[in-house]
Amino acid sequence: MRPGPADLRRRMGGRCRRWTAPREAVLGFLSRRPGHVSVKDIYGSLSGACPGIGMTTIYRTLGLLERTGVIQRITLGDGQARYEFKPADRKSHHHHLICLGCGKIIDYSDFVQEELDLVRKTEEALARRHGFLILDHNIEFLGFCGTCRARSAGDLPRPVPAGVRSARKRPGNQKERS
Amino acid sequence: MRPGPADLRRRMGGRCRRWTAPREAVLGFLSRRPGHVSVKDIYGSLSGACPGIGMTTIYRTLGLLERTGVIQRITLGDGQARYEFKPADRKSHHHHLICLGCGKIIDYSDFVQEELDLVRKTEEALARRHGFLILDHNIEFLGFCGTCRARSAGDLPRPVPAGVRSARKRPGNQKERS
DNA sequence: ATCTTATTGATAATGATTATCGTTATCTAT
DNA sequence: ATAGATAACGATAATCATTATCAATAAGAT
Ligand SMILES: [Mn+2]
Ligand SMILES: [Mn+2]
Ligand SMILES: [Zn+2]
Ligand SMILES: [Zn+2]
Repeated sequence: MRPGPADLRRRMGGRCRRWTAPREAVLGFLSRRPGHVSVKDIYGSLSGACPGIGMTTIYRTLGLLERTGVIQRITLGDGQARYEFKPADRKSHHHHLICLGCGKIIDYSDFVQEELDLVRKTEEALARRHGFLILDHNIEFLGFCGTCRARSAGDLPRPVPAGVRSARKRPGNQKERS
Repeated sequence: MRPGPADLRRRMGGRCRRWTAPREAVLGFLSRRPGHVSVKDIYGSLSGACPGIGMTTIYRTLGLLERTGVIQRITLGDGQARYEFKPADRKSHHHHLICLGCGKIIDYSDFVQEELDLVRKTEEALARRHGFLILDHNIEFLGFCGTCRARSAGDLPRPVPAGVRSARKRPGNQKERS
């Protein structure tokens, strides 16, 4: 069962002086939409719950929630932050597969249970050795996608294919996300 | 022994069409200053090696080097990217342990057996599922170091988790983190 | 109901990164 | 060595996410 308004507010404890509609709306939205949500996602989805809410308020509220520890901010490196409601169990987490040839990024989340166990063990070992409290991780694999692999015939992009000079424009661009 | 100009250029292979002074300067600087370097660090340190170099060229070169796999980009979430040279030898391979409180980054290479298994198995699965040729990976764990953990031991209104995101708020004294 | 002031939101400002575009200089082929 | 094609450069303007201001609003206490 998902937490109701009263639960959410209670979870904020005494960390804020006034509980307002915008705060209720932002936290409520995040709590019922787990995943990696951008500020624009939130802004675009709050016309019903809190009409007229401003971007500034969303940013401020996210900061508050993050400091309180109710949500977590994740930076993918694409220039905009994502936020995620922090329940006890981790869900809807994904890693990245990045093509060095065309820059395409694939989000994959079909983990094996085995993989999750291994991550946990690593976390424990690191916590023990370095005295860290580990909260999250980022994992990305780099390589070449099928298209780029076929184009370069097993080799990495050559400067000039030794004869052809017109073709060979770099396809897609490096900031996609799927 | 650190790599000389010829080594650096060779390592770029045929992945760029022309080898220029700015590229030599940027890659050379990164190769002899291992660590986690910001764009401004590079810009400010290249007056000798390449006078008059422009920010634009630095950004473009860093993109090229990253796509080639010679350097690695690290996004702390404080609004500016950091870069790190990746030595050619396998021995110096390491992962990152990042403190969300003070921004400190720990390079660790004392992997547990589970971590090596995780990497190998995941690579196989991803190659099969998505048709990728996987060449490398970046793994980072996020959390709080011992110092920061002790500091935030209290549970009441902490005005600031003092960290990565507020680093920009103090334009006066930019403390170098490493 | 009144008062205090925490919070809001329209707006301007900041700062990192990217797009333009005319100029420069690297590389290849004479 | 020379010349030509054009990859790469760099000054500048443009984007884009995030912050700072500040007058107006409304939550919570009395
Ligand atoms: Mn993830
Ligand atoms: Mn490192
Ligand atoms: Zn590709
Ligand atoms: Zn710390």
